[in-house]
Amino acid sequence: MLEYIILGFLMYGGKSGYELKQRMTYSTSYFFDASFGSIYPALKRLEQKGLIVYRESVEGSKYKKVYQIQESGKVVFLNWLEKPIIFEKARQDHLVQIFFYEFLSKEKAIENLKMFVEEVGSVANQLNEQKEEATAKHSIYQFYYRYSTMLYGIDYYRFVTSWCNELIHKLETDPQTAQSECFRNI
Amino acid sequence: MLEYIILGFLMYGGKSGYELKQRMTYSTSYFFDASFGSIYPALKRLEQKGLIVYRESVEGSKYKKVYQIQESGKVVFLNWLEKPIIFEKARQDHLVQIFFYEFLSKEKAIENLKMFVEEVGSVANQLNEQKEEATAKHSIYQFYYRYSTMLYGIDYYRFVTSWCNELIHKLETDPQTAQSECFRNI
DNA sequence: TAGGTCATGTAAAGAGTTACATGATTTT
DNA sequence: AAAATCATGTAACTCTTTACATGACCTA
Repeated sequence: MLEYIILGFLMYGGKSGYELKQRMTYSTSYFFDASFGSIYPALKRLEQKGLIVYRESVEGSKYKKVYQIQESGKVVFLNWLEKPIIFEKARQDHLVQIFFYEFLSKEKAIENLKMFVEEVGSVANQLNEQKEEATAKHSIYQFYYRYSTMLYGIDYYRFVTSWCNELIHKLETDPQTAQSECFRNI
Repeated sequence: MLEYIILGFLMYGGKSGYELKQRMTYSTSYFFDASFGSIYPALKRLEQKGLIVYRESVEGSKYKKVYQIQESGKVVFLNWLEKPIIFEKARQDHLVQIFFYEFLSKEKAIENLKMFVEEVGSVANQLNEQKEEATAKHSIYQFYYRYSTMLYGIDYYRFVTSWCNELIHKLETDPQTAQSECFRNI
């Protein structure tokens, strides 16, 4: 997957490993991210396969390896791109704890859920700012799909937040405890 | 993470590795799943740490290792459970391709998006059926949190579907192509 | 009797992160 | 002068899946 994303970013022009990381952090990190420890070896592999080449750029005393996509790389990338989109059940780590929350006291459950909503909110704000910026800078028609994925991210955060708030609300208003017998017996 | 989930399932009573896998497939696979290849070694580790014990059950000629959670295991589990919920940016693999769809023809893009909506729909149906079943069998108050996470799953699928449909609609009605110059030049 | 399910397990491979190592340049 | 950023890379580790190996039982 990572190799295809790198090829994708290189479709817009030559980039160094460091720049690729920046681009990912900025524009895809809410649905895909990678560390330097995986980006640099991936570039090496792509180069060994002949899908990309690099030229060493020295500006002043700044050294860089700028990678360029080759025709063969474009073919591989476009071939991957047109394949059916597979729906992988994505891990939603936050649900794992909540799934077992009947073993937690209602008060603690509400406390943790509220903290979580805060956290999601701050991550959402970052993306919202990026969206404002993107809307100001570019025509959204020019980067239609990238803009759409950004909206996906924003709406996804909104969805998680409102699901949590609804759960909190129900816990606070419902008299029933939603707490396990098992827990009370400990 | 896996070890905590196993402990969580064992909070409801003794289970074998095989049964744990079944439970996961049935009740958590839309946000967390694991293979036998990770479940069995995890059970071994938990046993070595003394958090669980097993007794060998032989019914007829059916051999089973039934694992039981220990007091120490309960402590470790409840300790983990009350920790703040961390919001990890989850990989949404399907967005990766769509992010680069400006390099695909509009027709192919629409075709793939429609296929994807179908796929999400069929996964959603499975969960919907489970929800119906669960609602009929249990009091939703008894398993409040588990019921809520199920609703999360269903609504998440609905969210993905409607986001896709909106994108398809815009592509079909908008005259602007949303296709990269770069692509047209190839 | 063949295929499906029940049941446990291991070995190899894959994909990734974290931590470290290095060194220049830029900002505070 | 110290801290942050730019820039590349490796090694160890973690977590996981896939594929294989084994064997019993059940059903069409």
